[in-house]
Amino acid sequence: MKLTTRGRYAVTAMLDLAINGGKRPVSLADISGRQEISLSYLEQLFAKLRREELVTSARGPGGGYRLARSGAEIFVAEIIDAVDESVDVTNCQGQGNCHHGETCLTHHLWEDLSGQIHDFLSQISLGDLMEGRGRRGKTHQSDGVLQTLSLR
Amino acid sequence: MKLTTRGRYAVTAMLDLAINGGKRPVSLADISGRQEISLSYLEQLFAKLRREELVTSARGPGGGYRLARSGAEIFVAEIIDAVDESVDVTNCQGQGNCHHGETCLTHHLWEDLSGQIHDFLSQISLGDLMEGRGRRGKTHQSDGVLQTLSLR
DNA sequence: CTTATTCTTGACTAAAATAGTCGGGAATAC
DNA sequence: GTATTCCCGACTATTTTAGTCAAGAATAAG
Repeated sequence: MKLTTRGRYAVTAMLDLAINGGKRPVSLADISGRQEISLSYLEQLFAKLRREELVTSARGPGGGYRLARSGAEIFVAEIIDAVDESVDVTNCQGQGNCHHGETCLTHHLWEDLSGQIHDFLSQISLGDLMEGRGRRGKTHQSDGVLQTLSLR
Repeated sequence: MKLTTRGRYAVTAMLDLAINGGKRPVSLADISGRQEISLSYLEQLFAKLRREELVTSARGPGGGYRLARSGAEIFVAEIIDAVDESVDVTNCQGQGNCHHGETCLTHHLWEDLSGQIHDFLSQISLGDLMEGRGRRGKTHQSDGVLQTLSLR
């Protein structure tokens, strides 16, 4: 898992789709106008989102994209994974090039952190974002390191 | 806060320093050899680490770097902040260019996530990493989203 | 059937960030 | 003195990110 601005763009665009997509599909031109993201760049992102079956498309006039599932069933982590195709290879993955174990220590630190972030974002759906809630359910785990996400 | 490979390099190097630095300072050439990070790149990183007072330096033969404090008092978040100088400007920070509120929703999502990651890494010290523990103290918050970090 | 709309695809370019290089210094232990 | 090591700035290469362009295919609507 990788967190870049590309992931941000994708989530923003998907959220726009969730909000503005009712009966009719939403064209990328519309999203581009509202969110000020270049149309061609959106095309690249949506090609990936479609391959991962997060959206469906309809060509022709009045066409555009729809969420493949309801907003409540699409999670932020899925969107980011779809566009960021993280390879995330660290030097010492199974190889013997970590001389004293230090490299492996940090390798696993990042690997684990990355997993934790992934878990976290796997709990936030587009529906949650629309409703202004950060996390769904479980609002009383207040003493964990990650508390309820507040959206201001 | 930004998570890049540069931060990984810095943490790895600092951990090397924590492990191999006893009475004598550790030269960058040594770290470079052990961790396979280019010497000149290490120099750049340590210039920043020194400015942030995470390490102290000694010139001349037998010189090198030492941790400025004990490993138990240096946290991963500090190291990453020192080398990554995150600016992290999103388009809609106070500006009125978010038309329907969507942009701001995601903006705060990232801002908050970033803060949570920061908090998390603020609890992990070099000492913890040396001892193979991911988190210090508090090992029984097992049902939070971020559980005890396991280092394999 | 024609046309405008919209997705689909691939190749290409530009800008930024990351990683690494180089060369010349200054301090200092031996 | 001299070798070692930090110190510093500028420079280069590579990769990633962001954005452009052009051609084409599907299709709704007139």
